[in-house]
Amino acid sequence: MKINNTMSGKKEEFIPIVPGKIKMYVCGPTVYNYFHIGNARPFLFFDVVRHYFQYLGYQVTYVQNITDIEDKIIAQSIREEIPFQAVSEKYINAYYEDLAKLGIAQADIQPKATSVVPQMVTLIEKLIQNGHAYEMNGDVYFSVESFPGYGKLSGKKIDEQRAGSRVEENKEKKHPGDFTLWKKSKPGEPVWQSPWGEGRPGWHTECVVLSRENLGDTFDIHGGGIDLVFPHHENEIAQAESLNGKPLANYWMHNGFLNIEGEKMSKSENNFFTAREVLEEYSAEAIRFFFLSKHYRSPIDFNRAILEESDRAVKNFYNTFRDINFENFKTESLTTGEELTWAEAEFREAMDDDFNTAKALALLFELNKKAHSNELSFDQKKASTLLLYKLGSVLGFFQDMNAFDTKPIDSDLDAFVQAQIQIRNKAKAEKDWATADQIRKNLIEKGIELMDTKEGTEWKQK
RNA sequence: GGCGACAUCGCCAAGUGGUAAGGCAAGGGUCUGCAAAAUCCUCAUCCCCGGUUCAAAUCCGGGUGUCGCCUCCA
Repeated sequence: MKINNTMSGKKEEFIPIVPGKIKMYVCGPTVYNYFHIGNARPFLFFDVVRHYFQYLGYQVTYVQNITDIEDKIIAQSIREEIPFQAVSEKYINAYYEDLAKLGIAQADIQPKATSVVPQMVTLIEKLIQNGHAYEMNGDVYFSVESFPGYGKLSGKKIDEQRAGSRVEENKEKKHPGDFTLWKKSKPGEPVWQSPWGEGRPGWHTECVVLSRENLGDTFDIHGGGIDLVFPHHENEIAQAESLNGKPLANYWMHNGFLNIEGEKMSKSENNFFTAREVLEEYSAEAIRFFFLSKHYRSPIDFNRAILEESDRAVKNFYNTFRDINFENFKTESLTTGEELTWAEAEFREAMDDDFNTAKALALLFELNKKAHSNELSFDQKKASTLLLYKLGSVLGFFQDMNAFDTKPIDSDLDAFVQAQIQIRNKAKAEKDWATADQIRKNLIEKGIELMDTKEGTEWKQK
């Protein structure tokens, strides 16, 4: 198993700290709004990472924080004129809802930042004692010059940056790169008590506390979006290593950004979509396919055409399940036999190579082809289908086998359509093609499509 | 100014030295009253120029282009 480690910039052989067990931490949402489709990428990808490790037999502990105190949440609470807790609560619930709709399992531990404020205060106190942090008028800053390793993750050297060019110069700071650990509160803001007066913790400290509390001083994998490399993860490392000199995590994984129509997604461009908006138009499986069809570290472009392509691609699998009547043997145990072990081996080979999901998907399509081939026996096709289902499930597909089903939901509508089908079948029997086609046409105008199969006429709503 | 990524068929995309996976779209055949689905077949020499090598999309150098980070950001 090889993983591209941002720390070294290379693919490294993955060796867990404790054999058979994996501890991973991924930066979670700041709950001031519904999360957008770009946020969904790490959520979805690291969920696949977790499931793949579990498939390999590892026991995984997955921690993801929830940032429930932060400038944007406060701004939102002022805007909506409600307490900040009400804002965070609302969007935490929305977060869980959207994850579920996307077919993403929750992390094993999902602590809130506000649950560990005293621990953050303690950590900051230690950093002050160690000479790594200093207090100025109620604010506390981390001194980047006190930590020689600062910049080792991102490859940045603090003195080569354009100090103060894009950031407002803060005269309180000893060095322009010093970052806030504790922020003095302004009137009307939520406050916590501290040795430096009333205030609130900075963002970079919560992940240090939450990861170490739940996973120990050093854990296996720390993940997040590539934009977090600097400064967030760099700052986490600075704090953690300044405490005890131990690495915070052994492997740092970062996913590439999602662009919209080639442009960076941003509010000022007004070109971002929330995950729930996208889910109104496209299936969770199509979204999953879209993300997994490209390597996680590459930037990915989001647009309608691609989502529609993804949707059509995923439908192939469901057509296979439908045509072979997968429901009838879904629960049978998989006995791939020798002829299919290569497929699973190649699947693993792809995934073992820094999670090459695009290549893994190609294997799924090869199995799909076999599952549908007219040149193979039913048993051979059945074995391919079972393996397709198994490996697809590792990638998070096929959670809802009815996702592309034709089963009607509305019984009144079904009764109506069934009646139409009856009339049409009668016309067909009498070779009255004009009437039969007219009925098909009428129904299509209502968004209903008829399909004649050997078992009779089925219908689905578009 | 510093750091980094990327450029492969109409579109998406894998491929880090041995002669271009896969998906979507398209074209043709089969099946079907029609349609849908399915099935079979067809469909690229890898941005440009040099170099290394028996051999390069893959390595090196130089261009060109696109993008990201350096500020809250997945």
